[in-house]
Amino acid sequence: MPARTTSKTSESSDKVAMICRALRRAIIEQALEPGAKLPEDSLGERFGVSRTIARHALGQLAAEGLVELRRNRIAVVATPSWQEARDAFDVRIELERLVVRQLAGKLTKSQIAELNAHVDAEDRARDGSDAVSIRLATEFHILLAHMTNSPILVRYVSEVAYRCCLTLSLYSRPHSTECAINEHRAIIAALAKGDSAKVMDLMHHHLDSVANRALVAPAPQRGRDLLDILAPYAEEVASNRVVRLPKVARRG
Amino acid sequence: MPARTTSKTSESSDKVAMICRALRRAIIEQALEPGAKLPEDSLGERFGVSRTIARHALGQLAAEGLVELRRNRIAVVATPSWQEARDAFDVRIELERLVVRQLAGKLTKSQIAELNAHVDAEDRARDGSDAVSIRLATEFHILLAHMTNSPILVRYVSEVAYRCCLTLSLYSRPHSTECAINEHRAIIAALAKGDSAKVMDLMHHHLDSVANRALVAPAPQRGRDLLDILAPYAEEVASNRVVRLPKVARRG
DNA sequence: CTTGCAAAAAGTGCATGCAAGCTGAATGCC
DNA sequence: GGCATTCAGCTTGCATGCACTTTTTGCAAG
Repeated sequence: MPARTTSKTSESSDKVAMICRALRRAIIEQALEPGAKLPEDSLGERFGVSRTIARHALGQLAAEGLVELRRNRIAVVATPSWQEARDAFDVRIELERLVVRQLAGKLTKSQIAELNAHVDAEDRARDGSDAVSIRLATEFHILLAHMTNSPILVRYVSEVAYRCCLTLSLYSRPHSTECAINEHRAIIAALAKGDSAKVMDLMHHHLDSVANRALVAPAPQRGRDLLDILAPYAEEVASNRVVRLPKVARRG
Repeated sequence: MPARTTSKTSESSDKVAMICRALRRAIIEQALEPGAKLPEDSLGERFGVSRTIARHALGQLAAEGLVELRRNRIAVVATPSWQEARDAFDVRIELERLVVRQLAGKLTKSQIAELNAHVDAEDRARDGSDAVSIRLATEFHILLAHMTNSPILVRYVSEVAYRCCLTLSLYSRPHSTECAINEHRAIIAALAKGDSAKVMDLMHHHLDSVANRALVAPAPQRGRDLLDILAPYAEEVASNRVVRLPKVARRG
């Protein structure tokens, strides 16, 4: 049994990884909306690193499909087309069916407890901001993927889940978290019971319904101040490591 | 209908993309075996760019799981464990089943002709080096993925196919290309006929048999001179544009 | 008021330089 | 002779600088 390989395949150096994480969270929580500009300098300034690092981070994120990198142009948060969104969900369904197939009946008690705890957290977050709810819902799926002990699966599920999240922020709206939470509970129950076919079906329909809720409603507004948006994320980075930002560089 | 988006999501700048392509090919053709060292300077020197670019390329490749990046250490071609290899094939099977499911009965005549032409090329390459055969076999699957017009699918299938290739060079041996070619033909036929279930099964068993052939035989030798190995690939880059392989990279 | 254009500003593309960390081999000690 | 130690060199980590491209600004003509 291999211990959990912490999938450090990518994201080599600490700083790059940290910026990636911060930006991913900013994107997933819709603090950075699709199309938001991500200039290397501002990023570097905000996170207390040079453009080199910011650039590298953007490269990684681009490889994950979360940001778009056009030559000589400012990087922007990716704006997946409707078709790409649908494709992402299709891929995601297959991948997560694989996840639960591998997991059915093989979870330890403590893992089941961990999953339940996570859904409890989702439940508690229902009153809070949508952003946190969405993030937790996504992280539930990533948590499942982790339990397969398959780094590849973890990476792909994470990526595609993040991209789907991005999609939701584009095409979906108010987001009824309630049923999603119940579906998560049902999945855990079926996993514990070891009913492979059932849990694959549950996961399939769960994701399908999430996807189908995202078929209407064009895009909302966009474009706030990047520096402000990133402030909390930069602070988090600062607490984790070096890098304190003395003052906020305001633009025009 | 979206035109084929050339999946330039990642690989931003020309030079980085070119080095990535070159290295991928070198890896896929087993010119670079798992564990081979990839120092930034040597890469940069060989490809005529600075370390910055080489470094960025290595980052991309690491994100794809083809190379391993350890902090302050020379990057090496990834050496997937047996378990990771199995996981990769599991993921690959699901993804490619999705590919053929989407494609069944939807291919144009010219697409079918393109596929047949590719398999013909595989056939012709049977006498040549193993390296080319393996590359062509892999590219058949990538070609299929392209025809879905789903950038996500293209990216994931490509990645996982490359990784499986890497695996084969580690754990598999002489590689009987013959049956693989026949299986490719069978898949094309089933796709043309539009028999979705059949083609999914064919693909499943095809990949499964490839995977199962890779269960014995420990690793061969390793370690030649990086500069020599990369020579043909660097020349290709120097020619500034895409991609004809002037001569076959020989092994041993 | 709108349109076209030129020049400045902003931003990226890439190379290079310096500091820090790892590797490996020669050296000294037991 | 075997083993720990240290020191030189390679190699990476990262920031900065310069050239080039894109975008915006400013201004004049229609």
